[in-house]
Amino acid sequence: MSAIRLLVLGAVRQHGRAHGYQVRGDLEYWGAHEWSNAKPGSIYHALKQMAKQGLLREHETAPSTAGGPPRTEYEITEAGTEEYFRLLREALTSYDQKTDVKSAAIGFVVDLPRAEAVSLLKERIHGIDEWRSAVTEHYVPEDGPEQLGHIGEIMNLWIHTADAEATWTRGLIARIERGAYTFAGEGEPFVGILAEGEENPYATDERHSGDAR
Amino acid sequence: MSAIRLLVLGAVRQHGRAHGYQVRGDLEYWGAHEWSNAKPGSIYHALKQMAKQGLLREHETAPSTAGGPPRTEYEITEAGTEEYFRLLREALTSYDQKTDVKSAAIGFVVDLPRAEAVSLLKERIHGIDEWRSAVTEHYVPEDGPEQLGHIGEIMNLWIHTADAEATWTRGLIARIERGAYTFAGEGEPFVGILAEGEENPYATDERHSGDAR
DNA sequence: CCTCTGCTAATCAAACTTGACTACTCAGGC
DNA sequence: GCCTGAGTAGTCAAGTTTGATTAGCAGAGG
Repeated sequence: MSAIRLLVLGAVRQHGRAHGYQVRGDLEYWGAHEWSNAKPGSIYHALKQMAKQGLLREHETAPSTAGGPPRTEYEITEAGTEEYFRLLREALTSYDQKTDVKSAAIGFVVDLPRAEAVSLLKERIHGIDEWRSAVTEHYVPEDGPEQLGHIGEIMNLWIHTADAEATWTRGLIARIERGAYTFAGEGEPFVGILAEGEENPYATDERHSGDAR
Repeated sequence: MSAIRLLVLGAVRQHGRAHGYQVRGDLEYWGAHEWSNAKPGSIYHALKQMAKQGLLREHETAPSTAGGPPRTEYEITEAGTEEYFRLLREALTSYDQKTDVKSAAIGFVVDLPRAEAVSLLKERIHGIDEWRSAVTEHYVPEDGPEQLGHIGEIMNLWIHTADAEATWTRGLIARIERGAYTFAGEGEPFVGILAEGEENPYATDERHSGDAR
C-alpha cells in the first residue's frame, strides 16, 4: 500500500471540502512530496479514482476565482471516512517498514482517540517483535549464520532497523500516555501551525490548544 | 528509483545468461519478493524494458526443457554492466531511506573492490549527516519545535531512523575494513550458499572461500 | 490410459506513478 | 495599451506495478 490514499483522504477530510490544488498545497506544506509519492499527478489520479469508488463526492465548481482552469471540489463520504480510518489504523498497527505510510499515519494519529492510538501503537510493537523473531529464527539457517556470508548483512540491517523503530515507538507511546498532543474529542484539534506561547511538544504532561489554519 | 533494475541486472550478471524464471527464482531465494517489488510481472517487464534499452541482450531459445512455454534468455551487455555498477554505487552512496534499494545494494556490494565499498559507505555516512542537519536546521521553524505539535513526531522519527542507519553503516564499514567477506578481485566470489566449515561472517579478520551455486 | 495436481514459464489488463506540458489569469513594468 | 512573469489548476502520454490468468508438460493415482 502506498501512502497516497491515506494522505489525500486525510487532507480532504481536514478541509471539509477541497479541490486538487488545495490538497496538493497541503501535502507540500507537510513536506509529503519529499518523503512520499504525493506528486501532482498521483494526487489528481487518487482523487478521481476515489471519487469513482464512492469514497469522495465530486462537486463541479465555478471556473476558479483566481486564474487557471475550472476546478473540481471534493468532499469525503461516509464510505471514505470509513476507509480513511481503516487505512490509518492499519498503517499504525502493521510493521511493514514503509517510511511513507508510517509518516503519514503519524501526521493523522490525532484523529483517533488517545486510548486507541496507544493501543494501536502497542500492537505495532508486538508486530515488530514477532517479525523480528520470525526473521532471526526462520532466516538464519540451521547451520548458523556463517552460511549467509555478506547476505547476512541484509538481515543485520533489518534487525537493526526494526530495533530502532521499536525504541522510537515506545518513546512515542510514553509521550502520548503522559498527555502530549491533542487527540480526537479533546477540544480544538491541531492543524498546521500553532499560536504563540506553546510548550515543547516533547515535554511531559502538557496540553495544546490549536488554531485552525 | 525502485530496486528492480538493480536486482534484475545483478541476478542476470551472476548467471551469465538467464531466463526470467531463473531470475525470479533467484530473487525469491534472496527473499526479495518480501522486501521489494520483485514480483513476476515486474521482473519480466524489467527484462523486456532493459533489453529494449540495450542493457540486456535477448536470446530466443528452445521451447523449454521441462514443460511450459518457450523461454527467452538474457545476457548482460557492456552498457548493462555500466548501468549495473552505476546503480549499485548510487544505492550505496545516497541516503534516501528506501529499504529495498539499500538491501539490494548490500547484496551486491561484494561486486566492488573492498576499498571502493568502504569509500562509498563513508560517503553514505556523510550524506546522512548532511541530511540530518538539513532537517534539524531547516524544518524546525525559527520559533522552536513547539510550533509543530504532533507533526514534530514525524521529524523525530526521521532523525531516529537516520541515526540508527548511520550506526549500522559504521558497523558495516568496520567489519569490511577488518577483512570480512570476499570482494571483487579477492578470489572465488560468494554466491548463494557456502560450503561447510566457515567462520562467523560477523567475526573480525577472516576470509571466505565460496562455491558457485 | 486417463485425469488431476503441481511445476515451469510467461502474458495481460487494470491500476498507479512520473515528469512534462497546457491553459488561464492577474499584477506590474514599459 | 501590451507584454511578461508568476501563480493557479489540471491533463496527458509513457512507463511501472500488481494480481490474475494462460498454457504446456510430467508424474501419481485410480
